[in-house]
Amino acid sequence: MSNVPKISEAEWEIMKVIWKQSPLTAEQIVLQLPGGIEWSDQTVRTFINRLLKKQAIGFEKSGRSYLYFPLLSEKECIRAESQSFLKRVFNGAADMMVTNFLEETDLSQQELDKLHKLLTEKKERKIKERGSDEDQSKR
Amino acid sequence: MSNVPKISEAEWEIMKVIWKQSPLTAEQIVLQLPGGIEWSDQTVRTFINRLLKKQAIGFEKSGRSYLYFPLLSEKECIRAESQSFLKRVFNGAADMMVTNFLEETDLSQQELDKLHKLLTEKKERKIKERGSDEDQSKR
DNA sequence: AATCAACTATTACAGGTGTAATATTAAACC
DNA sequence: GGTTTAATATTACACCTGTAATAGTTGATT
Repeated sequence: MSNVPKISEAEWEIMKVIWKQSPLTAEQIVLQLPGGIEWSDQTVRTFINRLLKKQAIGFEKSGRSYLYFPLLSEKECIRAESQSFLKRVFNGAADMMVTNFLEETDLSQQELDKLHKLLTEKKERKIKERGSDEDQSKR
Repeated sequence: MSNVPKISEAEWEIMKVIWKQSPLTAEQIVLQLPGGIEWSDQTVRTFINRLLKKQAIGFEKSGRSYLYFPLLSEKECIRAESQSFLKRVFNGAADMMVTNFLEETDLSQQELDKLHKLLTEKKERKIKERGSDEDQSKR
């Protein structure tokens, strides 16, 4: 399923811009890059080309320039990257990962609240599932 | 603070072995690698050398061979790698990261429970903090 | 002391990355 | 239609990675 190519750190920045809004010209992409990033136009175009080669994005001609748009969804890229990270660092144990993040990160009360609520929900859904869905073979 | 060098995917596997137990000879490291990995001895030794060059590990002579041990702790490497991942994929928003993981991963009831408990604790500690530590300038 | 065996160190090589400069193409203007 | 101009495409280059092969060293053996 979904064979997502490896997206490098710099390429991720481009993808994030394109996901937020598309299609965009190369120039617009340069302009939309977050403040801290200081790449020359040519550098950005190199990354765009590499993303084209990887088929992470596509384009359509529009007059003199191209309009670029994503071919991979943000969701599937996040998924792939997360899996890779999880495997590399935590041997795939998602709960350890989450535990570690909760311990290491100083989240605000609002954030903690939101997560707490989410977990309560998850837990309840899980119990319901367990109750009504006797059939384990679906997993 | 803690300037952790970039540890590649393959190098992480070596580090994980060394963290679990050290010091180890190169041969022992090869033997301790998890089942799925099929690297030649020389390949492993290359990774070991690169980790030495990066000063992620050190060694002491022991007869004919070296005994390797970590110079970087697992904690700080996990920290660095997590920060990098968080920044690349979630623009640094730890709560979004956790939310995403909770939604995407099918955790067991035990795991959900443990996390729920941890969050409850965190929340309470936070409230206490807020109560006793009026001084915001420390942040 | 010479040799062997086992380690470590050096070298190799192709593909990915960060960071552009230069070349080419094609639209736009005169 | 030729020239300018602005975009894209190609090329560059050093360092990182995965994956080893080969060379060099040194403790052990005879």
